[in-house]
Amino acid sequence: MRTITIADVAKHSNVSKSTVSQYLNKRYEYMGEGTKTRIEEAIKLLGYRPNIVARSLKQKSTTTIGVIVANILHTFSTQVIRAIEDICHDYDFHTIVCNADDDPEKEKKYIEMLQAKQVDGIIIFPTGGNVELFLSLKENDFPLVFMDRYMSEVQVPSVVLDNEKASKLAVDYFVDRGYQRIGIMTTSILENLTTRIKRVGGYRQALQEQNIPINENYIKSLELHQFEDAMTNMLSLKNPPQAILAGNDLALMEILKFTKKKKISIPKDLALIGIDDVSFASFYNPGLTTVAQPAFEMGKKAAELLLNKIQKKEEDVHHHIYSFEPQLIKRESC
Amino acid sequence: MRTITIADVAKHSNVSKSTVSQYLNKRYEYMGEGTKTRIEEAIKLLGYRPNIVARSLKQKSTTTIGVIVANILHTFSTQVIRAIEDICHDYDFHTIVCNADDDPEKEKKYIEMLQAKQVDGIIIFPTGGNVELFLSLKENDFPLVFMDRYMSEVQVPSVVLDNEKASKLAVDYFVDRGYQRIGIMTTSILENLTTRIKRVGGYRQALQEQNIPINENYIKSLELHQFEDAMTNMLSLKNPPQAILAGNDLALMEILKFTKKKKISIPKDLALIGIDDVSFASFYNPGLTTVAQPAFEMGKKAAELLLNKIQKKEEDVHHHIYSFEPQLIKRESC
DNA sequence: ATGAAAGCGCTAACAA
DNA sequence: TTGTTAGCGCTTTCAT
Repeated sequence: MRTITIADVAKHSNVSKSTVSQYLNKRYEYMGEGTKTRIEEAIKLLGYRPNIVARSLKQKSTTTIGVIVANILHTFSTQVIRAIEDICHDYDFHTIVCNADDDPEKEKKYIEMLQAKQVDGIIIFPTGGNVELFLSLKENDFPLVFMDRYMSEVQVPSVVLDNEKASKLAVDYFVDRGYQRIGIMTTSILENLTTRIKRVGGYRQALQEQNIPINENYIKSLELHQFEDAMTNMLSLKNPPQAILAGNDLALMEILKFTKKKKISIPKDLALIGIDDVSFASFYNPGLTTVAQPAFEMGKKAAELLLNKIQKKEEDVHHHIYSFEPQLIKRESC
Repeated sequence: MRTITIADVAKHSNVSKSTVSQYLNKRYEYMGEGTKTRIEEAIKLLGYRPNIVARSLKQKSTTTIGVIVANILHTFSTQVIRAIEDICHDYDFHTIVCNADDDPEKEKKYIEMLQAKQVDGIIIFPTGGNVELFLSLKENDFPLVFMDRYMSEVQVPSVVLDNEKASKLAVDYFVDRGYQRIGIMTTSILENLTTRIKRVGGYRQALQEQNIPINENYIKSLELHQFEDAMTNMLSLKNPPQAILAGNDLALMEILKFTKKKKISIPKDLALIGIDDVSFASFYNPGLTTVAQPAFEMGKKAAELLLNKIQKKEEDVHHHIYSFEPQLIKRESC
């Protein structure tokens, strides 16, 4: 498949390469009608398609952004990705998605790869492990937006859930429904993830405000494969929790596997609320009460912040953290 | 952020650009130790990163492939995407994912965009609507692999499930469990999708082999929003189906929403099997019997076919359809 | 209203 | 063992 270039089109329409280039970039101002149609025809005739790589090299812009998610297995990540892609599509931008697996090394590798590919900016769920790298990106004014988590050491526009409120909504609802012994289970791979910290923090604070003593045995931050043992232990305490807040979708699923296996009835034996609105929440038996994140809105915001920055419309000077409201969706599990 | 080029590195290490290029491409054969370390140091010192765009322009290869899925909402699509990304990662290739929404127009647009971006090949879930385009791609020897569906008009390596067998597994299992009035519900957007045709075909054939008469009222191919009405109708027939095969994950979820809403008990009032192993199958109440597709294997195969073709290792001359085995996973819903 | 020419950052003959 | 040179396909002054 010999590549057809602008030069071929130029030859076929008896104009110079620059004129064709003008045409391609829709600068018709000073262009004769005849030239225009001749170019048009030549393009169709030859089946010419502009080479974006060459254009990118010249223009130093690829109209492509990178998205690095922490863990693609979370529903939330995929929802955010779709929102970002939607917005990018509106702006005629493209997206390269990478999954850092919550590993700072991989994160670094992907950032470098994306830069080598000359992406115009990056939206990232930061692991928190590459402070230096992010500082230098910021230093160089490289367009960057954080999603889901922020890094206090790095002042970059960050789109996050109001995680404290998310926990509070759940705890308050549990208490409303008469539950007092309330636990929380979150997943843990990395220390110092703002998301988890805030969710657990919000949980503690909500309990305090309700004048319920905090029982450290009810607070678990574990790998998924440890959930089964942990739940077995928790539920065999003399005063086992009556209700559990699942910190995210994967935690919720792990809990559901356990309750099914052990024939624990929800909410009779154990009430449940999950953060993240999982696909099956509405038709699970029993229906699952969840705290939904406005994932689409958040992805949209992140994309807009980044694209505006790329197109020099700045505006991100004042704010640094864009916090979104969680929403409690009541169903039978609580 | 002034870009640092190979020329800067060359200057700092007192060699020519080509020598630096040799170094970058690990052609150390004829390179003096001193030169090598000087270049190494200059690179580190300057924080040089090769510009992949420039390299791609020169080499006429972007080490990037495109993946166009029919509908990103299907679990199967996301599983396949992950597999493809995994394999690409091993080969140092990158991936651009597009969602054609089962719309031939969008499909065409994405193919053209990916070609403009100079991807080295495409894996696609074809809508079936762009025969001409695919023929011309094949004509031009552009690396192409079909996934999930094939087009009899276009001889391109195709990775598919043995869809007839998938239905047969389900029907036979229903019959084993004593069900005779068995329905099938699939989603429909496009006509002539090989996947749906084969699933319905396999269902019919399996019934015939079991000497069960085929009732056309039990066979529905509909948009998701029509499922509720269709089910209401079906279940109010004088002889309503006792069991339903859901043609894919979205169909299954629609059915589950309905049964929950109408308090229809599974499997007592209605037995259920779904094609596609949904995340919640194991811990749903009741556990859902499913026919799982080996999504990871299939994605892997597609990626390998494509990458081998790109790297001229051909080998795809004989086979054109790579058919994978579905697997019945038995749980309480049937 | 259109064209000539330089150059984006890199690679690959070919020379030296 | 290393350097010179000519592009890859496009955009963009600056002439004309």
